[in-house]
Amino acid sequence: MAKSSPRLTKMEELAKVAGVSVSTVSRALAGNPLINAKTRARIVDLAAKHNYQINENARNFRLQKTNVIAVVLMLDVKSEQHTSDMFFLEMLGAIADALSVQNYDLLLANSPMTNVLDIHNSRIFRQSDGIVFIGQGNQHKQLNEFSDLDKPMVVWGSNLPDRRYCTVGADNVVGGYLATKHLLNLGRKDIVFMGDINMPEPKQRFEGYLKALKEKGVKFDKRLQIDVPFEMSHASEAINDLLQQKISFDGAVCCSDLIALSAIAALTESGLRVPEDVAVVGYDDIALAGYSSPSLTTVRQNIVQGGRILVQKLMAQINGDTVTDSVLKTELIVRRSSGAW
Amino acid sequence: MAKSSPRLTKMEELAKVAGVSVSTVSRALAGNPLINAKTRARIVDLAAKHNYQINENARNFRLQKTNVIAVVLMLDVKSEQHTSDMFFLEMLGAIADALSVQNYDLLLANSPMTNVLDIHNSRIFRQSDGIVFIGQGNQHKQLNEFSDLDKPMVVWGSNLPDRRYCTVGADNVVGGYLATKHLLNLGRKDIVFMGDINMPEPKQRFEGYLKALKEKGVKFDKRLQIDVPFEMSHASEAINDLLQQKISFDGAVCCSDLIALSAIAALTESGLRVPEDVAVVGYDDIALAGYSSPSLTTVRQNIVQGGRILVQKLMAQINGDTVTDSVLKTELIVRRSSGAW
DNA sequence: ACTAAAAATACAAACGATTGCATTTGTTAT
DNA sequence: ATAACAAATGCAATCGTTTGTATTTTTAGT
Repeated sequence: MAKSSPRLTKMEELAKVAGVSVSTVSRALAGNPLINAKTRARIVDLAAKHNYQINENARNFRLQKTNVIAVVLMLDVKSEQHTSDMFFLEMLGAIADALSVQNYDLLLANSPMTNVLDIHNSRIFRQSDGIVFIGQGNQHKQLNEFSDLDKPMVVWGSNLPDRRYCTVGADNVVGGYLATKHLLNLGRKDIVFMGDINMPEPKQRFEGYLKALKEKGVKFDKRLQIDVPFEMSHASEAINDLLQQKISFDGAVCCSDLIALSAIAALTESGLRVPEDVAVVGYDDIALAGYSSPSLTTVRQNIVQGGRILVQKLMAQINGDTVTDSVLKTELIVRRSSGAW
Repeated sequence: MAKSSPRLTKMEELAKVAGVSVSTVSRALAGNPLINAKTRARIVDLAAKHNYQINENARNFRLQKTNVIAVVLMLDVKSEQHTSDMFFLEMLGAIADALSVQNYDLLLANSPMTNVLDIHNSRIFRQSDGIVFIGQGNQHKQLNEFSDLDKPMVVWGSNLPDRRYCTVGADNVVGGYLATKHLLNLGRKDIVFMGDINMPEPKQRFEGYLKALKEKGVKFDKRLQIDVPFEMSHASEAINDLLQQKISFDGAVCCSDLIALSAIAALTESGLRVPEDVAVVGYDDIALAGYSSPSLTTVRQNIVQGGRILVQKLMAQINGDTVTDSVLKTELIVRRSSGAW
């Protein structure tokens, strides 16, 4: 092992020890074919040996790019609690992983976005090469306008009509369908749908729900659809309401695992057994789902795959390609307890 | 309103319309007192009117700084599941908020860190002005070495002996003490402690647990301390083990809310009532805690305050100040159900 | 009015990389 | 050996700021 030399911080220094010009070093490290293979190898070795690390600041400045992509969590502004926080974190992790493979970093935009268009004048916009929106909130229209700014962007969410931006998302219609059908196959007839159908994703899941009912010839009772906002407390309340009104039901399709868990808690508290009296299906398959008791039957969105595809689509756009939407397969995870067996 | 002029992208252009030199513009925008107040005001107005935004890339390059701080989640590499994911996300949010006030951005380092020292050669290191480590994992020694690199850093965690880095954390001893004392005051005697005391924070909580027992003259039964790794499934298993071994207990202090919830599920499943038969106290006060049923009595760490202080300490270091550790107050949130009343 | 000092502004050199173009070196065919 | 061409390398401008120093303008004191 060579003695650890003082760390080289500039190309100029590396060029000197290599006995070549700065431009040659630059090209060599960039793998530019103009440079003789042997020279390139020598320079690369020297760089490693002297622990030279390129100054990304200078590089980005020169190239007018950032090597950073921003992630905007489209948290619902109204609610303090955030949907399925776990979902966000897992997605964040998946995206960060996919990005690091591409040598990109992740910039987190956290401030609740009243209006997506505000981003235009924020550092999020200027200091990133592209933006990933996680969720659409209720800002479909603003996202459309935003896409006119020609900033590379991609949205995790549902493929709403008339969208002008690229989306990647799970198949919510199928998800709702699978969950509902599962319960129907178990002989349940009065199935509650818990989710705010004013939001894009729950709306599509609800479509799937209706489709499954129709297929089985089960009539839809509209008292069984409940606009649960994403705060979980409301899920318990909603269940209690139903019970109080003596509206009977024997199944529940919930738009997140947290809602499901909250519903289960409320049911159990009222002396009902899950799944004997009421079978419940969740959505997301967050870690908690498998470990809770009763363990939760749920619809899984492949988050890791989702993150990877989001990044891939974004990179394509950054490289000037046009991209198409992507709908991920969605699957039902049947566990023994909550959703019956 | 003036007609929206074409957006100015360089100081040079702004200087031209203002009829001054670039350096004057630079100083004016920076609030440098060398510039006449009237001139400054005029330039600032013009900048706003022409929608001029400074090129941060150029600025950072020139100033040799990034205006970014990196956050490293010290996830346990061994376990797939991550402690209290919610805790991480909430902390992440709190830090991002605190940073955005200072006009800093947050870079997320997600890759599981086998060895913190690897960061030295990563972009995380070079592309940030400072680093926040969330948690210590079991890398206390490496963190100490890392601190010798003189990179501004701050660690959320416990104030371990011989540390050479700045920590901010909740008072884990007090937390464990409060939780235990609460149960003792309710007349419980056989209290399980669920948490891996090989990890820094659970270890300190365990100290508090012992202290509370001692104060009340309750003898510690070491079969009641269980090294629950952070996967929740183990919490259920651990409870079932205890039950099977006929080791009786009437209370449980858990090192995270998720562990607590998992324990409650296992207990309920075994036909035990919570809190009548076994009172349970959690840790963290994640959102789920309040909404679950039975709602969870838990020890709250003030995450928002924690994030703010972490950022504040880091900024101080970046400005060359030396900083001291900070221990946040920790409080017990008593809810009616799980932990008795 | 004139000078000295203070205040305000302009000039120009960095910061560290990339890249079009000029130049040198190497190869091949005559 | 030399022309002609290709391959490899070097030169120098450039990206948009900041800031030490030089210069101009203003102010004040006589």
